[in-house]
Amino acid sequence: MLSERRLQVLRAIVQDYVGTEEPVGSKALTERHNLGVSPATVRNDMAALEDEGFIAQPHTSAGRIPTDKGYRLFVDKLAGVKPMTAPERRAIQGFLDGAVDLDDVVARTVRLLAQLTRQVAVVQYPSLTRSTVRHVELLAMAPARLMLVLITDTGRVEQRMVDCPAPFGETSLADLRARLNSRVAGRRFTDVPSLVEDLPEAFEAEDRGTVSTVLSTLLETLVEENEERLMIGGTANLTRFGHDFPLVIRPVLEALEEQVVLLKLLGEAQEPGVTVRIGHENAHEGLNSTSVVSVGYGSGGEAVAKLGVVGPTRMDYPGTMGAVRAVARYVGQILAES
Amino acid sequence: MLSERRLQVLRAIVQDYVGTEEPVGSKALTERHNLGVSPATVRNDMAALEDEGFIAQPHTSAGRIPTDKGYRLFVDKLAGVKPMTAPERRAIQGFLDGAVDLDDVVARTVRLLAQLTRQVAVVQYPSLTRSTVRHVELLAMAPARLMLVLITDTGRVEQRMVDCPAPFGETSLADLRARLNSRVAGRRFTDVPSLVEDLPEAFEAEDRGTVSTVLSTLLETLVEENEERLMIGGTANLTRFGHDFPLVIRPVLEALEEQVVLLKLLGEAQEPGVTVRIGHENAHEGLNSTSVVSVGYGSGGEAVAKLGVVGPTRMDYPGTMGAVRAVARYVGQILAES
DNA sequence: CCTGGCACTCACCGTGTTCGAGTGCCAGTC
DNA sequence: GACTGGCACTCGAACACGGTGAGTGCCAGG
Repeated sequence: MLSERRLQVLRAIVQDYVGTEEPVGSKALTERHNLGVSPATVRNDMAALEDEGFIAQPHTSAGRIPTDKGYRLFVDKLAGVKPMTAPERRAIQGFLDGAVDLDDVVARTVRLLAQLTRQVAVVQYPSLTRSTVRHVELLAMAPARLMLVLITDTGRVEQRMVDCPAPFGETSLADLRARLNSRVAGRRFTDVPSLVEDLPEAFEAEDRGTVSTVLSTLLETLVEENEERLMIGGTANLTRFGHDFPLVIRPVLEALEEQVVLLKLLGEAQEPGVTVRIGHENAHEGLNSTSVVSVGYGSGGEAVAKLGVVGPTRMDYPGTMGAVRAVARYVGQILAES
Repeated sequence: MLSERRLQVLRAIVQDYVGTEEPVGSKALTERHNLGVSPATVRNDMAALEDEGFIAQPHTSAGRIPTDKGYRLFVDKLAGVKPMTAPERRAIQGFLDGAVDLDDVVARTVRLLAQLTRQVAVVQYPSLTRSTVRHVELLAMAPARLMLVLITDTGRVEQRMVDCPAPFGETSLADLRARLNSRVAGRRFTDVPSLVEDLPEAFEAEDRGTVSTVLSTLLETLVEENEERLMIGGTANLTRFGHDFPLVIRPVLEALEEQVVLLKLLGEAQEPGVTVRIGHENAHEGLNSTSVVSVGYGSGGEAVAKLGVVGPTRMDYPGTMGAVRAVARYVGQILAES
């Protein structure tokens, strides 16, 4: 087990390296932090830390930098979450308060997170999985063509075109609309399939084909939209990544464009509280030199989606975690109000 | 006026520089293109071209590179638009054909353009300005709270919450919904205001406040959504920009996040045909080292939106223009079908 | 267990040198 | 007059070289 002081040394190394972006040596450490011991002692501690794999030297006769394992220990044991100051909290709230609709809430959240953390922000749209159906609307576009509009309690709207096997009368349409809504309005997505199962039976034979088509399109939409959408921002902050540019940021940009990758990434975050994935802990190869800080957010007690930031492993973890947590909290409030 | 051969020299310089990314000298030029003259002659021509401001040398004793003005001449007079090959056209069509809804069309278009040109692609959502209203839907969320859903003929859906000054009955709601649709369905956005002006008068005094509120929200939505949305992709291609990374790509990334900037950029493209803005021709400062190739697209004869790519001034103009034009054409077809 | 001292390593920086691609100019040729 | 070959010149890129200093590991002594 590592002694108390060695942990302090590790903490100091992480803090200094995050600040200066340069390998930190024993002398500089003793000068900037009053550890109460000499550089030589620190050197011994550093050697021990290196044996354990918490730090490494880029080359002989250079200072040490933390490894992924070192950051992990730092995050888990050595640092807390830095709370936002009162002015910061006010700024967050003020910035989010002006949002007019769901898109706007998400857009503002992304910008805010990116600015606050000076990193790349990723915000998932509130999930449909736990959402309920607020309303289903059916519109006749043409005799044998309908538009299906699904509205959720989080304010999200999805639409699909439906090509009917046979023309569908206006009265049948009104009938279907009414029956559909009386069954599914207010219900959870997951409950919908069993609730509409027997609906075609209530209709004349000639309309059943169309009803079935509409229903299967509806179910499809419910499933499909569980592949959630997300918004990203602050990619310009990638330029502050390091010096060895193209090689590092290329795969990151590529990963960021693959929504599937990002969704999986956010999906891995476990409840509750802020989750941090450091460097190689990220499954996706392109993100091996980045850390992902994410957290769930939601309007009520339940989290309906996640948000987070992607940045270099060399990041200010306490501050980032604090910002992410604070933003999630306020977005939750905003969603609850609307 | 420049002689025929000097123009050929300029063309050769542009082509070589685009290919090699390195300043091109007189000797290399005569070797790669059979101009029928010696390097010395080419040198004289180059000196003339430099005097006119079409090419420049990064430093003394280096080859020449084209200036913005040089590219401009190249695009205007020396090169055409390179048409897509048949297989390429088939690939484009195949890729776009699978789209299920408007979002998907736009998303696929972005990916396609980015892949084809190996640059950053920008696609504007079909504009509402020239669109017509397909349907307006009103839903009661709470006694004094409505949701307004607007559906356009391009398949776009927008929703807004409306807080009513007074509770609004179910019958009044149905009445308003019916009257509203009979007036505005199929009409152009721009015509809507005058069409609904006198609508409150048809209602009881107690409901008029709510009706007015709904109407003003509707009009607001129409206007607001003219601030169009867009989608970008292929940012990873920015890494192939040049060697002096961070400085160049930072402002580009920033500009790309400012939708307003991009919309203005696309807006500047004039009909008809492909528009090319080179380097400093772009108003936005961050894009001074990029060129923008854009074109309008639309379902019918009219262009309803624009799309384009952003890349280094050192780009393959004929190829890029060809790809942009071809994609726009096929997207137009897809939109017309749906 | 901590400390001061010491020898060692090695990236970094500035200098100097060479190399060669590319240039401008000029005199000569068709 | 236009083109060409030749020539001197410029200057960035690449490489070699040595000095500097931060940082290290190790060891003997408190």
